Amino acid sequence: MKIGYPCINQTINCTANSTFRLANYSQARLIDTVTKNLTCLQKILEFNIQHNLLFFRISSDLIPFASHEICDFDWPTYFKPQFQALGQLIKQANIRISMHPDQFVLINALKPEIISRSISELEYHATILDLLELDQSAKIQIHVGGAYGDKISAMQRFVTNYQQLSSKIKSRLVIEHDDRLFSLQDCLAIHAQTNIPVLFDFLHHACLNNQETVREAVILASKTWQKADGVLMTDYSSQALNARLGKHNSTLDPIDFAKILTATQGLDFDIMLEIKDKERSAIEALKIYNQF
DNA sequence: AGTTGTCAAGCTAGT
DNA sequence: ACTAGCTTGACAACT
Repeated sequence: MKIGYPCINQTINCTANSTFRLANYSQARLIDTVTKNLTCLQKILEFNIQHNLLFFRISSDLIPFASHEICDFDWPTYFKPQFQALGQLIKQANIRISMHPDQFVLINALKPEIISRSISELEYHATILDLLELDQSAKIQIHVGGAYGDKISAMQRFVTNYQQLSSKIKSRLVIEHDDRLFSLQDCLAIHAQTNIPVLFDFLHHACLNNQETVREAVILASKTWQKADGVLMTDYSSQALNARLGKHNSTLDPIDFAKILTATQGLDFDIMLEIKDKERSAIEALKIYNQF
């Protein structure tokens, strides 16, 4: 099991998700920002290797405005050497990589322009993983999307639109069930029609489920991952106390985490700690895991 | 130097 | 009808 955290490291003073305002866009600004981001990404990865955190989510902001029409700069060619070097580092240390485009990526949208913008954004994410020369186990996770008042149609639209995606995207795309709309079972139904792997989220499952136990759910999700996809990816957070259902905790709850480990003992998966204090909780989680 | 409104993009649920 | 929340974090204009 590999343990990791998403996008941001709070220990080292370096971020790989610097951006700027669209109004200030220029090629020089883009090159400057991306150079900084790639340098910091390397430092973060080196930190992770030192601490044996071998699962990492790369920020979608690595290349600001990459999928926006304003960007006509051939950044993949320009930064190819840097990406290759980073890819080497990742592969040598055997780090698992994921990316998570934000809520604007909806391949089941009703408006064609939202779908086409979403595809551009997915293309951008896939390009990063391709430039790193990572195999098909490096994934891009999205949710099923909106329900638009008709869940069944929304799921069907996902299936139809998914089938039209390029293999560059399809080979990396996975779906994650969410905490109020599309359950694990909904995602499994989509998997049955598309073969898309299903990423498992412990907190979402606690919020919305069909009475499977955690262990049963992890096994079901695992089966959607083929050998080339790598082992199941999971997201983990615990419920914040006295907050809205689904709200992430600000620091690791060691008791809850140990409970999850007990429930899933003997199963193989990678786990991403979606917790506010990032690498601190990931390091803590690794300690608990090593005592198991 | 510190504070704070705002940022490319969308949907849902609660008010 | 409006807006907080979603991985919210970071930019940039203003004190």
